[in-house]
Amino acid sequence: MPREVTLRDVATQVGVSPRTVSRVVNDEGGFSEATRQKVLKAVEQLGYQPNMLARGLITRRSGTVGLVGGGMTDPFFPALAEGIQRKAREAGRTMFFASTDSDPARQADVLKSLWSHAVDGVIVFPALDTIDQLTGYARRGLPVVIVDDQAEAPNLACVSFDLEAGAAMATRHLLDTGLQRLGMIASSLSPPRRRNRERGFLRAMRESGHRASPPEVLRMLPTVEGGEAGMHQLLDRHPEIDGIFAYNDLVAIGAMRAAKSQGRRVPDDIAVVGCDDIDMSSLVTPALTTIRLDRPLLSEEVTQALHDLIEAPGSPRRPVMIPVELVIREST
Amino acid sequence: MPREVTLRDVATQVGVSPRTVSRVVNDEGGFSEATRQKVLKAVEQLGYQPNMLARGLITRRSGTVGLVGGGMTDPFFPALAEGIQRKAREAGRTMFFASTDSDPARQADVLKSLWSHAVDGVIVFPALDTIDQLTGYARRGLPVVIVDDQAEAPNLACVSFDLEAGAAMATRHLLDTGLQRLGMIASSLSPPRRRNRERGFLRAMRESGHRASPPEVLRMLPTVEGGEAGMHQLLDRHPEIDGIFAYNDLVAIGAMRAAKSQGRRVPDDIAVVGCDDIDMSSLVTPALTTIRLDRPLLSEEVTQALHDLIEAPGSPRRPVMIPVELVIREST
DNA sequence: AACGTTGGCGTCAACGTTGACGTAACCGCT
DNA sequence: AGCGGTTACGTCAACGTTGACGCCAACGTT
Repeated sequence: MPREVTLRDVATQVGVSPRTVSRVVNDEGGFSEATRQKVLKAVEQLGYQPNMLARGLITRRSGTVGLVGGGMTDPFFPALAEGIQRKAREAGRTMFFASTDSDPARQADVLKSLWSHAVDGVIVFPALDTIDQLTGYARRGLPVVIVDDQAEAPNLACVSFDLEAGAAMATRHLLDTGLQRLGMIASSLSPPRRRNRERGFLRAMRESGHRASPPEVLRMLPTVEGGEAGMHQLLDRHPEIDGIFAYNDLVAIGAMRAAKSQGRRVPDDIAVVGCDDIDMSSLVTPALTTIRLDRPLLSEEVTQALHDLIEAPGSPRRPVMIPVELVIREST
Repeated sequence: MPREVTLRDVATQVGVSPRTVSRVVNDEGGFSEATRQKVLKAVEQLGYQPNMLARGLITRRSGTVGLVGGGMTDPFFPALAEGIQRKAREAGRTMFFASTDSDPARQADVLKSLWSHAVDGVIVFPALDTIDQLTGYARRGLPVVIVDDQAEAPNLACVSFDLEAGAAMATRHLLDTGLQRLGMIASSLSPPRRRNRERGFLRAMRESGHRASPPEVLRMLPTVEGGEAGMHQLLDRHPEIDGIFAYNDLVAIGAMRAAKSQGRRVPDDIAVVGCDDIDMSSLVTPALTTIRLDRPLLSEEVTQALHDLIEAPGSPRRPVMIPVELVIREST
């Protein structure tokens, strides 16, 4: 098995010191054009690749970032992961990926492991109530970008979608079509602080002068199955419900299935609005009305924020809030 | 910013040498129970985490593996990525993720970068014709597991789904329902050697005694849009076609959309079979008949193969072929 | 009592790279 | 000629860890 090619190999081949090769490779300056040529030729010829472990050990920059999320089962996340990975690579960083299954303990493990690997920073879709965990790492010097939650700490930035506004928009849209009795299927994985979809929904209901019995909010797992179960429960308890705002598109799709299985037509008997605008949403029948989240923009903002934190540690970053948009299709 | 806690810090706190702390942390033996207790206590107290860069530099094991795939746009891949990541973590390894956009040049970049980061091995869903690239790395000493392609080299293993058999099964199923004129929408991203779905389709057609004009095989991008375009083309050229085998479920879903938009009912006027059994497939209407791929099993086999290659470099690994299964739903 | 063996630990060097610093050669200037 | 500055290198140590080896005390054996 051929040993790895090192600076020394290149150096002896060219007839200079390793330090000089290092200078050329990193383009530090302090070498003549002639040696530059020779070194680069030898680098090419021997197939030299810098060893990031050694480099990272001394520069304290490993050239890696971690992406920590709940999992890949919701198609919303992979699409984001891809965008973030692309941006990271453009910035010369390689991405670790780790999923937590939305379990705080696993998230702790994952962060420990990433810290061990000396990542330059992490992007986290936090599991349940783990803000303290994350601010802890940030205080220990790890740049952390939190998606869809708020916190203050050095080395920490937050980027969120404005889902409270989005939820309010969706709710107003439902009310505008003349519906009277709305319900919401929310997520059991969101801690109170992060229930901005619920807040938006309830706010819009209040503002619309809704004064019947308080609107029904159910919390289920944010999956198709959760949506199905939620819809069944909702229809059992309140058969008069004529509109649903779902936590995300998976839940909405599940809800539509449940409605159909009970013989209720969407949108004639009951309207459904989702959230996320995953690819599937335009393909199901009826096509789902939903809140579109600008994923490329989030990728951009998140990597930018992380980059800034890495380059200027501790500098304050104001939280970023990304506006969202309602896409009206056939389910309302 | 607090400096990282090192072996030395633990050592001085306990009053032993760093080497002893290292022995305890790695459970090498050669220490008394008393020191073990003291060391572990100090480790806990100081929050010591081994520095994988330093460790990897000397042991030549970084504790990382790379996952290289085309991208996250096909939901088939994320589901796999998650499984593989989970298995890798269970084996104590952290996963780098990198997507190639099915572009050989990008794949080359990505591999270079992973090599630089001293990954212990890589799992690759190869882009187009990149087997030589991959065997090159394998020969240089990098354990490589290739998914869905075949090659022979030291440090290289292959794991595939038996899609030729799957495609034949699907085709026979279509023929068994009495259909006469079948077409296939294949992928333009598969090099000839990897066109096993096409081979299975054509073989089943031949074996069935099909003797009309040769069945139509179109190659499109393996996306919903590709499937739509493919179906339109196929119906334009051969309006008599009554059954389609699609490269994957996305293509199949696109094909169904196109059929509907032309006023053809699925499955009454035209039947469609997909491949992969992504989550979406059971949710669209009509629910898609498709070839189910056992993703957990693939994750298992792939990580196992990589693990073996890492532990016993150069040892020969026979290629693994995973059987597949036809799931009959409503689209046929 | 002399001897080998073992357990428990320390010492030293090395992994591949870069930061800090040194130095010789050469330039232009007085 | 002497001086200061610059250019193009080289030297050395360090990052945090582990492999190789060495040492000493305690123990059992002859």
